[in-house]
Amino acid sequence: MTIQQRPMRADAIRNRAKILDAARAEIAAQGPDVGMEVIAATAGVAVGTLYRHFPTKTDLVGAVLAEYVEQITNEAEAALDRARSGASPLGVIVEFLHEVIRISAINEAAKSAAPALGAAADLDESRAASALAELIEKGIAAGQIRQDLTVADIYILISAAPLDQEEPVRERWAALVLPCLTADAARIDLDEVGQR
Amino acid sequence: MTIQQRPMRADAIRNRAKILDAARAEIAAQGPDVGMEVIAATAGVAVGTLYRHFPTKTDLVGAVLAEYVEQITNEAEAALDRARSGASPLGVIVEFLHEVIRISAINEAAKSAAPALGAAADLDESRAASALAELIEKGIAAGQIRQDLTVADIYILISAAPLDQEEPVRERWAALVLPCLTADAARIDLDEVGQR
Amino acid sequence: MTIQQRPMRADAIRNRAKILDAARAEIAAQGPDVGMEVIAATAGVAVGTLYRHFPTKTDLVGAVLAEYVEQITNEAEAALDRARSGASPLGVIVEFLHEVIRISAINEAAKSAAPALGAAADLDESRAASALAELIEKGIAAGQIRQDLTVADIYILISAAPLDQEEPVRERWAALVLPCLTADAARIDLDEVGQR
Amino acid sequence: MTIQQRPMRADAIRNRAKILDAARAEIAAQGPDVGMEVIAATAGVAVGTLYRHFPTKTDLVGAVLAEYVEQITNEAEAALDRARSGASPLGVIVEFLHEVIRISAINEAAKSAAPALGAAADLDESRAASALAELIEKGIAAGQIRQDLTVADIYILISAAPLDQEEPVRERWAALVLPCLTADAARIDLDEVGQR
DNA sequence: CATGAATGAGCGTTCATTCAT
DNA sequence: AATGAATGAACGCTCATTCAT
Repeated sequence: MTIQQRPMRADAIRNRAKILDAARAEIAAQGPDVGMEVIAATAGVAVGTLYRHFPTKTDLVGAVLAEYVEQITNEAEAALDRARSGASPLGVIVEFLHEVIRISAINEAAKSAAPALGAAADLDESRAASALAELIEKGIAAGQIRQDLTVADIYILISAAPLDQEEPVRERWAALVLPCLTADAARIDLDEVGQR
Repeated sequence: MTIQQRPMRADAIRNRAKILDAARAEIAAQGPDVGMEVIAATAGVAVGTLYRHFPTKTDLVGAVLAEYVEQITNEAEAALDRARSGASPLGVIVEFLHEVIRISAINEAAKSAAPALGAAADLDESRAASALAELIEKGIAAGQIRQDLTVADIYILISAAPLDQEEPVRERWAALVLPCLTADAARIDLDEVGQR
Repeated sequence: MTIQQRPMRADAIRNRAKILDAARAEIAAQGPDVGMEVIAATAGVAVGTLYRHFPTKTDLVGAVLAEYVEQITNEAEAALDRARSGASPLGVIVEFLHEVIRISAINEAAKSAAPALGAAADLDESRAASALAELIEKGIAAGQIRQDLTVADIYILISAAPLDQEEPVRERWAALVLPCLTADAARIDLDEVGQR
Repeated sequence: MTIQQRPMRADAIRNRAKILDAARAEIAAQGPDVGMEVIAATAGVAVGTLYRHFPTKTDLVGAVLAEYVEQITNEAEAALDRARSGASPLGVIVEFLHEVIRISAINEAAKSAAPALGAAADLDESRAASALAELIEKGIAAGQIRQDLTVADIYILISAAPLDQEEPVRERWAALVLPCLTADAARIDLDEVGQR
């Protein structure tokens, strides 16, 4: 991902990083409609430089998203490593989801911009998916995680987290929703409870 | 919100309705960046007329959102009525949330447009809030709903529903998340489960 | 060509004309790469107005060209009328070509811009073509015009006139080239002359 | 024009040639608006190198034009040589013009780009002019060429050739126009023919 | 009042040219 | 020298909003 055909010049690498930082920050701050000039100015470069690195706005947003996907993937793999080292699968998954929410909040704007621009943040088929699959398997084996839970479910929950909200709201959301992942939660029957 | 200072002329009322319909439809279909001219054309009026009714785009989106809030409110009050008539509070709340997800999906585009435009869909302080408060109270009294559940929690869940996803995804989300509202869910302790 | 679905507003008609005038003048003066803003400024309107009348630069150049084609067509038909009224076909054709050169010089820049922009100035199939065909026929019948002359030949000569040159140059060109249309010219054999 | 103050380094000469080749090819293929980067890429050098040899685009186009002028000049002098060796002056001039049309067609794009860029392809005062002058003189002396023909006339015809057209069109143009150079053509009086 | 033409700031993008490496 | 990254003015075009008809 960071490997180039020919090694980039040091200043070009620096500029690329500055641009990505600026894009992430400005898109998060002002929404996906920030002008390219604004991003360039924030990065301290001229528009032309921005366009040399990212030929279209879609490419730029895509790159921000790719970084985000990369982070999630890293978190997933780190979580799997911890589980393999003996940590509780459920605990690890919960930690992972907390971390994902934290990371995602920052990228919220980029994520919402993506569809409109045709850029896609596909986690599927990725390393993240296989790490999560193994994590879930371990959790089910340990009797902690509900047996019907899938990687897709995790994605549903992530994509539905209230990322645009303040931290306390996100915490409360996690407190309400995360127990749903457990084997215990699977035993709750809404209809039956409704009769009581 | 729909009350005017002076009674509007019949055709003006009709135009306002046509414009709102067009706005809802076009924003849902094409996203929040549809041009005002497109909305006007769909409504069968000229831009000038559109601007007479809604001085800025923000106002128009705000009105679409207000309609949506109105719908939610109606659903909440209808739900409360059913509960007052003896229906299970939990069942009624679950039905309400399903209905809200259905309605919200349609308005998803408008909702996502709102922040960028400075329009807000505030449910707080509304009739919806008091209806929901009473519903939750009844559910807690019946031992069905977790005791710490608040109206704010309901708003958190609604605002975090995966509205931009296909129906089956929304169903799965509901199946995972709604049990979290129950008193049984409140008894799940993630840390404790993690030790097992 | 100037007929609209609904009658345009008086000021819109005036603006359209001002824009076409400005476009013709600026393209002629500065070449086809004049900015749209420059043309708009010359016309005394804002760019938006220009774009309301001509959605793309291609359309604008196309319209300038269409005017030009219209003028040529009118000249051709006027020439035919004179010939039908008894004027010498050759004389009429020569006058027509002189007039065309005069008109074309003004539109030279637009013509050269056209291909690059994908706009086409097609004279073929037009009223001009049939008028010219009849003119040539009359000239041949009168023994004035070379028997193998076609409408295509006229177009070749027109498209090859040194329009970007000063008036005296264009006059000299006409003096050199126009005799070639005559029956007498057809009798000149370059090879035979070369032997003398 | 190709002479340098100090002898260029061998690779510099090679680069200059590669750049000119690329410029000629790209301008012919894509029109005069090809980017400098494209030309540089085609030449296999970086833009910086291109700019070392040709400080502005105008200079580059001017150089392409100069090459073209050089070719024409060579043709003119070769033609004169043939006439001096006893070939028919008219035949030689006709051949020369055919050759010029062939060469010019290739450089058409460069030529049309020139005015917009302020580069000029001046044939006047050149060796070509004196060669042509002598050729015309010989032709007049032989009674083949019209007595009032000047070098300027040749330039007018060249500059008015339909170079942007397909080969058959150019052939037909030559067939129509070249006889005009003859002494016989000078005897055609349009007015008189018009009376017949 | 409705209409729709006019406005003009702003956008994404390009490209001749400069300059650090 | 050669390289290619950086510059930034300019371009074609859009669209929320205003205003003459």
